Amino acid sequence: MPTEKPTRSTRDRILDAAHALMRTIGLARTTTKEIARAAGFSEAALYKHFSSKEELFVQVLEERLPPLGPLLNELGADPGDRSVHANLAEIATRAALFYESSFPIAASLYADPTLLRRHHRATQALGTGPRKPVEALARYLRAEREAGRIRPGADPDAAAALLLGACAQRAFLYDFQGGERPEQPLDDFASAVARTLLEGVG
Amino acid sequence: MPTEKPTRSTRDRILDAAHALMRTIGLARTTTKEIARAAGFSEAALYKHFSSKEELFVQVLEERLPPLGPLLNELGADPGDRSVHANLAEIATRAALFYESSFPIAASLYADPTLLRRHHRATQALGTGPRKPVEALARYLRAEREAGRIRPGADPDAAAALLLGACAQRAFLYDFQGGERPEQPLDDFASAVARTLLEGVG
DNA sequence: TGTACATCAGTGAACGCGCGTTCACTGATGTAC
DNA sequence: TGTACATCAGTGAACGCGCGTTCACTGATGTAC
Repeated sequence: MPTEKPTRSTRDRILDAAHALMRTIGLARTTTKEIARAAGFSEAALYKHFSSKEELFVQVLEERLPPLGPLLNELGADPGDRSVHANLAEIATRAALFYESSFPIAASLYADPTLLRRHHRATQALGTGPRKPVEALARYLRAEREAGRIRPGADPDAAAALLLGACAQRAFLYDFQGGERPEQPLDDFASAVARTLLEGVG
Repeated sequence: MPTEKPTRSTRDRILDAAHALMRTIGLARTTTKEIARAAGFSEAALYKHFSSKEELFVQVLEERLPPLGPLLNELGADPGDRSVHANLAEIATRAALFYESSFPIAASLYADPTLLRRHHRATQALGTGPRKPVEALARYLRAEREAGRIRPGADPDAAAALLLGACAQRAFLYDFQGGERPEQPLDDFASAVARTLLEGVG
């Protein structure tokens, strides 16, 4: 019988603690001392698993930020039998939740361009990155267009930029005002932007 | 004759230096020593004009971030005689440029929630903030709807969220990839999203 | 089973450094008479 | 105009603190025979 792993590894606990702190007190105040305290280890323990604090941060970004790719790839591959509006509203809902959970950390990288660039390179190497959701949604829309469920003249890239941009901006504004809930419920928001994107305003 | 001011004041030069550093090396690496060096004064001089480094940052945010309100308020007040598409494309262009110039700094605030909250309160007191552009654009769209230039059933709030969200996300993605120019020229982007928003994809 | 040794995750305490901040000061400018 | 003093922007040098990091170590676990 192979060795069981009944408890999370030290490494995992350190990553979890760092991730939680980055979300709550922010990148700037997430010190090695705080991470160690939250994880229940000594500061020295961090250096058994990561060569530096920056390396630890990079690993948090790589291993703890939620993956959106899979979700949207599904939709891109299979238009399904629901209405386009229902599909778009669901995409908007999921995207908004995704951005809400990853935005504060992603945004905080702009405080340290060195770290931002390292993360950018790492995501590139992994074939992911913030552009992927937009590309996946554009792919889905192209499939719908070929299936004749949206206008032949529709621009999938512009539409994808609009829909996901609205979701990302919602997350930005939501976090900006210190976590006060937005007045508009998420489902209403998702349905409204999906409908407006479909029908147009003109 | 009142005293001339042939050169920028020390205070202004400090704010300019801090602003430039925040844009280039990032909030995290913008230290009092670097600000003083860039401004051409001693570190002690900073404390003649600002009570602390955090206070200095808050003032940079209040006095150096570009104002978008005026621009959009104009459009909100006067629909003008150009086509709705031309108006929306111009708004998108200006908004994209605005976000490009302010996004890196705004985003970096997420690294320090204390600073973010202070800035949020300050903008609220000033009656500005990142929500204003969206509100102004929604107002403009309402005016166009009353003028009969867009559909009676159109949703101005959703449309505003879509258009400005796309512009903000473009800035985010642009900066994320370390300043590599986006493949799509700004004018093309602005025209495409304006058109898609007007015509819809359905 | 017992003994001797190797390995290795994790620690307590210390390290040097760079940070934000303060202090006593200088020297230029203004003001009173 | 000259002298004495006040004001005030800006400085050089130092301060203490908290940071990231390292070090010699401990004690538990595994392995050889």
